[in-house]
Amino acid sequence: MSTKKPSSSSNITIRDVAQLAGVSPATVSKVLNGIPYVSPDTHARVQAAVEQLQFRPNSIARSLKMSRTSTLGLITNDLEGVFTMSMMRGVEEVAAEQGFSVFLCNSYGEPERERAHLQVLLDKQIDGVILMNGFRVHERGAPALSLGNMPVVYLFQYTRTSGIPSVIPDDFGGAVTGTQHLLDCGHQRIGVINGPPNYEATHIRLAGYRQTIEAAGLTFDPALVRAGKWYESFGYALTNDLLSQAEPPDSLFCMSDSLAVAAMSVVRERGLNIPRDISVVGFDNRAFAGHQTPPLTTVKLPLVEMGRLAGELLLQAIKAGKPADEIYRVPCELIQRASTRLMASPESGVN
Amino acid sequence: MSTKKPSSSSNITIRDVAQLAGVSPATVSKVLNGIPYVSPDTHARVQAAVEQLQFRPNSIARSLKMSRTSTLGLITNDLEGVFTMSMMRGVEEVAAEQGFSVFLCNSYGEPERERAHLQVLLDKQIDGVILMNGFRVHERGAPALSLGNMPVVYLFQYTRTSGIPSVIPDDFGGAVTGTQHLLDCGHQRIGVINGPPNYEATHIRLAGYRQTIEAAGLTFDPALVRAGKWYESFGYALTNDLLSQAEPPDSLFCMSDSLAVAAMSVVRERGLNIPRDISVVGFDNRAFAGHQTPPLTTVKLPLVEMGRLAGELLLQAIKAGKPADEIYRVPCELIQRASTRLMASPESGVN
DNA sequence: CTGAAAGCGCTAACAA
DNA sequence: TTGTTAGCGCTTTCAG
Repeated sequence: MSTKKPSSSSNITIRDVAQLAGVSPATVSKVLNGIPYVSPDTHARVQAAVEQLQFRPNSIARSLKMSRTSTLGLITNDLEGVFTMSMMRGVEEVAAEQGFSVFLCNSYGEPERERAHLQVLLDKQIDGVILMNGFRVHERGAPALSLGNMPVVYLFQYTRTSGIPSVIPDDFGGAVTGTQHLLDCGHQRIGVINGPPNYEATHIRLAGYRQTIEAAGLTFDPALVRAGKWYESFGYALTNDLLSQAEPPDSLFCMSDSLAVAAMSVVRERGLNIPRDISVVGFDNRAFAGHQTPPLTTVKLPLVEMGRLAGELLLQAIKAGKPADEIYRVPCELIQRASTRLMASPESGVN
Repeated sequence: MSTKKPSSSSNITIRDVAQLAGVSPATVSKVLNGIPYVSPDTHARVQAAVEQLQFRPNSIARSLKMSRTSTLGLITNDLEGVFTMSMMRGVEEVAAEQGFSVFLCNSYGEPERERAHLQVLLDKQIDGVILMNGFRVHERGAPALSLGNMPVVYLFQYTRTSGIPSVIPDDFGGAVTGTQHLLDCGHQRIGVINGPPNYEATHIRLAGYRQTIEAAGLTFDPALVRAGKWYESFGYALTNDLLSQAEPPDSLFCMSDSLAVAAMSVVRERGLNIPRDISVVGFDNRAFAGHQTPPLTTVKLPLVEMGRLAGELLLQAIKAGKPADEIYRVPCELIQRASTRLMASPESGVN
């Protein structure tokens, strides 16, 4: 009894092609791999044979010989994280473009699982691996398993000590962009609804906000800032609180779209119009941002782009040697919708 | 010049182990694969050598020999679909449990890309593949490429003609559950906010609703039903319209959580209390459902479970031969939260 | 320009 | 119980 299951891919090998074309297997291999010094004539005969037999080279055999698998690993700590999918899409996209497949692994944030997955991936001879955080930019140490000289890239997390290239969003720049936009709209008292203190983004975005308003000659006023958690249910109280003070803000920069949705709802309940009476800017550019009434202006987290960059860095490392082990900060673009209104510039405005 | 890049996994082979243990490679292979008839003594020596050398078998070589890769393919038409992640998690979970890795591929719904991915996966000798729809249960035809006898499972999509096992949610049963719950709460006029007609779920869920109220002796009233699209922005007008009629419904069954969120907001704006004045039930059990005020009672789409089942069916087919090519409908459970209130049963109630 | 030969690391008869 | 042998399907010197 043969234990070999009938492979679904046809069982024709390079020898069959060689035989049909009347050449040696070595020659077939050469035309398959585009190695020069093959006469046009043989080249054509081989190609015809390949065609006729519908031959597909067995990439396992090739991998065994070459020690390359054209395969990447992608390990995430949270497969259901809010930001996971888009980054994954970016990674998958570049990988597919360059003929690579990607293994998907979920570590649930447990080092032991990360180790186990890395071990399997190492056994399967993948060419490189991306370690991705699904919901929070964070500094972390080395991979849970020593990877020898296999290329690694960190995504949505970073390290300063392990010599691993890292791709993260430019939260600071994003906050600057959002704040500047509100400033450009003519606002002077920009309120902030922020996330929890155990997220780096919370602090970095606030810093970006602060620097921008100060650069505009305004004074940073802690009374305009509230912080809680990222999701909607926290936005209601925070916004109500912020708007209840004597000198309420004239605009709101919410550091997540979920918070912005809550904020808009509170603003509406108070009988104010967005953007006439008050502008609202979000952060993230989640799918629902464009479906709000009015559609939410927001600072976009460049997730797909980040995934792509991580993939590109990894492939580059695989093909050409280690890329600079820097921290790559991808810019966050402002997505302008209807929850803010650009005022006429002073020069062109009505006097 | 060697083109062989220094493999990150150590280069020790089964021969090194054999040598150190003073046995033949074949013997090492036997203990590695748990084949009996190896003396306890040699077994121990081999294991010691494996340990000492930190030996890890090269799974590429093993795959070449055995024509099995312990690898699955997962192709989705929408990597960023709302339901994609959870199903993926289920698949990844069972795969990892059984020592399989999964290749992730995005076809963007284009047959040409599906074909290309399948081709690559076939070349890489995967053991089986799951074709998953990321956002909509739909009937579809055969895979874009003939897969020979490689096992396939459809997930969140199905076929009646291609002999492929399919896993989908029991939308009908879910609608029955949700409706029955509202009935149990004592409601008599259950309004429905539904999705667009080009989704099968729209019709199936409505049918489930209808059958349930009719089974309870009530008459199906089209005036209680509204339909638009799945997402929030459509929920406002639909709900307002529904509540504005002469005899408004006493409860709302929204066929998506997004619609339910909109409905709740409208209800609140009209000064009604949930659940005192009106109950609201959603569908899907999205992450945000539990964060609403009040937390939303909803019918859960069993996405992780479906992913797991699809994975299990596939692995079973790989290991033991094709499973019955049926359509597996996974039940939708009611997640009871605070937007509905179970009334005391008639018997035990105050007279 | 082409082919013969060796071997990637492993498993599976078959013999001993 | 163990070892010898013969490949899996491919690539790559190296000789012709």
